[in-house]
Amino acid sequence: MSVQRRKTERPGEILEAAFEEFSQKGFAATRLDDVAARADVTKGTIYVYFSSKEELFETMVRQLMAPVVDKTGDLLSIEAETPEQVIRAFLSFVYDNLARERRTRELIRLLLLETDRFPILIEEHYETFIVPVMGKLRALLLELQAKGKIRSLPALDFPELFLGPAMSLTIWRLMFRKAPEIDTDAHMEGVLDLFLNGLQPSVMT
Amino acid sequence: MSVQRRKTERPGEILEAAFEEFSQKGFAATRLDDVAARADVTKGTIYVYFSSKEELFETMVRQLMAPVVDKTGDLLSIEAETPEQVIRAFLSFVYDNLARERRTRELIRLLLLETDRFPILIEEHYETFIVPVMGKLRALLLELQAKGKIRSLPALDFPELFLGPAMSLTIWRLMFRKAPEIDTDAHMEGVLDLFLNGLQPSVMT
Amino acid sequence: MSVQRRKTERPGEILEAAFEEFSQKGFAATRLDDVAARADVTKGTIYVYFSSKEELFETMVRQLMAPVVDKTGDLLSIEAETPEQVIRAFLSFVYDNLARERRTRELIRLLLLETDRFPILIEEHYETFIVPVMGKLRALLLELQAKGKIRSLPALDFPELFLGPAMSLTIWRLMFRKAPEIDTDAHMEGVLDLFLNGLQPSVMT
Amino acid sequence: MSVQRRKTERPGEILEAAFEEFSQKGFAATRLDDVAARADVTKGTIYVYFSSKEELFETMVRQLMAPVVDKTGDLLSIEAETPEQVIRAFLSFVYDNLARERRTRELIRLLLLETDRFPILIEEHYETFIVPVMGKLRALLLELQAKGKIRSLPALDFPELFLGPAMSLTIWRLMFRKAPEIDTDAHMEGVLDLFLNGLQPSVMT
DNA sequence: CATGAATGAGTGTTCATTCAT
DNA sequence: AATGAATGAACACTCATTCAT
Repeated sequence: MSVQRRKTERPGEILEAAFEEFSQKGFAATRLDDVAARADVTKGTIYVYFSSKEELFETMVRQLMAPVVDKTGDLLSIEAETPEQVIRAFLSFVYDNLARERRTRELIRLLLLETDRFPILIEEHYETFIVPVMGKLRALLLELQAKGKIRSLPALDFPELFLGPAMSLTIWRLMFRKAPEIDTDAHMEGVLDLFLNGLQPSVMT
Repeated sequence: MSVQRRKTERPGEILEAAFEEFSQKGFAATRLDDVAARADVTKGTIYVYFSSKEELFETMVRQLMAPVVDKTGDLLSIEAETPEQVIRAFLSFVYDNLARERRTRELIRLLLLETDRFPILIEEHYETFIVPVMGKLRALLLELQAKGKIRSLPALDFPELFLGPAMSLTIWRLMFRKAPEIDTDAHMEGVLDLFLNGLQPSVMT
Repeated sequence: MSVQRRKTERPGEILEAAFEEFSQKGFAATRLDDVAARADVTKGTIYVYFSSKEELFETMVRQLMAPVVDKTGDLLSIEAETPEQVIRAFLSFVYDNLARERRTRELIRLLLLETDRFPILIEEHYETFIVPVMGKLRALLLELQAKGKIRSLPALDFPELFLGPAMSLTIWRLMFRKAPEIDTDAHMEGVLDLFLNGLQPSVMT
Repeated sequence: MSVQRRKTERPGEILEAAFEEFSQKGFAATRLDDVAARADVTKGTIYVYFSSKEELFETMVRQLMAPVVDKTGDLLSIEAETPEQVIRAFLSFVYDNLARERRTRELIRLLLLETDRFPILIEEHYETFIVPVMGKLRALLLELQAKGKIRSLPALDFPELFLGPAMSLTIWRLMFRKAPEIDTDAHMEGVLDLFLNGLQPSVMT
């Protein structure tokens, strides 16, 4: 039975191995030999499940993308109560999925890297994920503004700006592996505070 | 004479071609044949000036890095007058060099991509550029805070946070080439405003 | 079944082809394409069995060396009866393995040629083959001398001198391919006679 | 003047450098860059004096061969007095030129190595040097035999046999560089004694 | 399904040779 | 004569892909 189970799990094991290899070396520099070795199968076996290196890559990306995309439902159903609620919800989502999750982080790098080779993957992601999420954020902010709960400010035209710090932290971690660690929660709280209040000295004073 | 001049310019032409090819395809997928063809020389000529593909890559990165690093001098001599001056100076620097400059933008991608293959390049960059710039920004913010010109806020512990939006915009542009264009100046002004004032409704109220 | 058998024989066929090519052209001038063509496989196949041109060469040398080294056992168990028996045994060995065997002959040339590139091969050969064989010959000659069966002569200090003619004949054949053929048996008998009796006119006279 | 002289000496310096490089690495593995560097000229300069790598090699071989060939005159004018005189004269010649002279020794190796690439060099050498010298030796031995000064022995049919030990010693030194040194004079005297008297026990019998 | 031997197109690198200066 | 930049044909080695078992 365990052998039977293994057989069923083969494709998943290969995808898992593919992720590790691809994210370490990029598409071109990854050898299917290494993927096979890591998945504990032979190179030929990969071709039983995937028709080419390209297909293996695409399948792996889509598989890793799926859970993140699934979670967007939560985001899209948020209501505009207070600025903090809204901003916190979006920040949490991005920090959780980009900054904290190693896999998503590496996936970002991979996509950034293979922008030219797999433009479809990027476009899909953009349409099915980025556009609706950014649209929702923008709508919420405008609603808050209409309610007088936030200023009318130019930044409302650039909703992806609010995700900048998390994205930036992700890139930071990808590049400077030996830089001092940054506490993700503290970073997020700092961003939240900055976004809500800016740098200005306490008005009361 | 024109031939003579060409000779002197060869290495530069090769580096230029190398940048275009490497940034389009990444290190591993770039063929020296293509670099040579783009530089209008033969493959052998590359080896007259560079001892290997690796060395060509490193030399190219360092050459593109140099002007950016050179400009840091200006940043490091800034004095802490008003919050706006300080934040604007740093934002301008990052927007100019990362978001606006295609070459630096592509360079970032390349480094992100080849993090494992050329760790030294990253470390060098980190030590000679990131650490001093971030240190200076933090010092300025603390000074402003000491002078009562800004709040004491948690974000002061994460100076690189202030560069996040520009970095994020850069990544955005690298990934989503077909997304609607974003006006760089307006983006920067929006960020400046957000950082200085936050989302809170007009203080007047 | 025949295909199956071929698979098993592949490495041997490649080694055989490698010997022919290497011995004709030397290490540097031999192209793996030619080795592959001669073995009726593609270049890639060579790398299935050997990790580099160097390893292919070394393996081939060791494989050809092995049978010769194996035969030394016979030599090392000889007893010192008469001078003729002893000298004949050693001469036979060297003539059989060096002068008569084309493969060993070419191997000698190859090693002579690649002395600098593969010093280990030479050293191994020297330690495991030359030293014991020469030691044995010297011991036998000294024993014969002690028994009064041969003179006490300076040549006893240079046992490898007794192999000189066979070695020399080998070199001769390697170099002067178009020189008149020399009858190996007659040559050996001539040497035996010379070594046993010298040039001196019959003492009886 | 010294510069002028240098110019005149250029070809000789290049040939000298060529010998060192060729003899160390063989024809195929020698790079003209290295020859040029050793001769302290640039690669282009080699082509001022030699039209190709092949021609450089051939010229170098012939130049090194010349002095040896010149000396054969002495040998060819010897008269058949005593066996010792004859054998000693020939042994001395071979020991001096092969065993003792590093350059001739290396030359032998080079020719052995490039037998296929430069068959003409070998043939020339064979015709102009080997044939007459061996012919002379054979004639002298036959004359001595006719005079009853040596036995009628089969070895007379293989005159090159008498050069075997020196040739063998040369090969020995080429191959086993780390083997204990052998005293050339003692070796030659041992050979002379062996050839003249054989192994037979003192004439007491 | 799984294997792994075999393939062959492709790529980085070398190096003899040329030639404008 | 001498240079050295430039060439381009070769060559060792790699690796995605195939396929008989």
